[in-house]
Amino acid sequence: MKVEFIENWHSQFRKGLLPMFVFIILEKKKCYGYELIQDIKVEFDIDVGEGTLYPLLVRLAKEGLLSPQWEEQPSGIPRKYYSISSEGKSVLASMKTYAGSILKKINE
Amino acid sequence: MKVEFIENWHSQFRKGLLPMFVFIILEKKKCYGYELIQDIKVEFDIDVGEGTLYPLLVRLAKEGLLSPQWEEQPSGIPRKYYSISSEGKSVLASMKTYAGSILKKINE
DNA sequence: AAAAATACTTTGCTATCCGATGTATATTGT
DNA sequence: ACAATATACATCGGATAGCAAAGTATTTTT
Repeated sequence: MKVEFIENWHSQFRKGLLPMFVFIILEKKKCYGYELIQDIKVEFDIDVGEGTLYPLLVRLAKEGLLSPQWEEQPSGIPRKYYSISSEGKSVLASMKTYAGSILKKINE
Repeated sequence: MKVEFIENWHSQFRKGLLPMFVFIILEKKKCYGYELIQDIKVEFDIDVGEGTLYPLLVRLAKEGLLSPQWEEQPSGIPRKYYSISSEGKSVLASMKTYAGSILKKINE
């Protein structure tokens, strides 16, 4: 039953949703990339590759929507924490409104 | 307020939704491309370019999800009507389920 | 007769996902 | 002790698909 098509569609759908998922999680708490990959899996049941997420975080930071900050660990590899900026918050709000209005129409 | 970013995001978001919009409309009645562009505008308030929709219809037909059929008109240019196949219907059902689950999570 | 609307197609540009590969450190198993 | 795995970040190339623009052709409107 067109499993390939559906899988590809999921990937396309993610393209639009991923930034929103990132914002939603970062609204609750700041995270580092590796952590986000796991959180997205738990919260949204979606497997995001590192080659997808890291460049996305860099893009969002470049846009001023996320604020990155390196943090040395008492033990282990340093982590690059991201928190959502005030501009990121307003973007998220507008995303939620738009996505909500569209997705509602689907269920009508 | 990052209008560019939001607009680009809208486009990315649509990428995932567009096939679903097409299926939803074709579930009610068969349509030709030019008509679909207008219906999508009315139903979902989204402007789809011809360069977006026509290749999409060809792809969906190639996947066996839509059935195309040329129809000569008593007057005017011939139209290529598309109707949703049974396989297309089951794909749409799985899309709706997935999109619905995502919408729920956004609103939590 | 010119312009606009209808109707489909193709081309080039761009964004972004994703698997693979690379770098480096820390922890766990045997 | 040492190999394997986990943690953590980054980059590259191939593939997908939206979108503006340009192309073809017919019909309707001005």
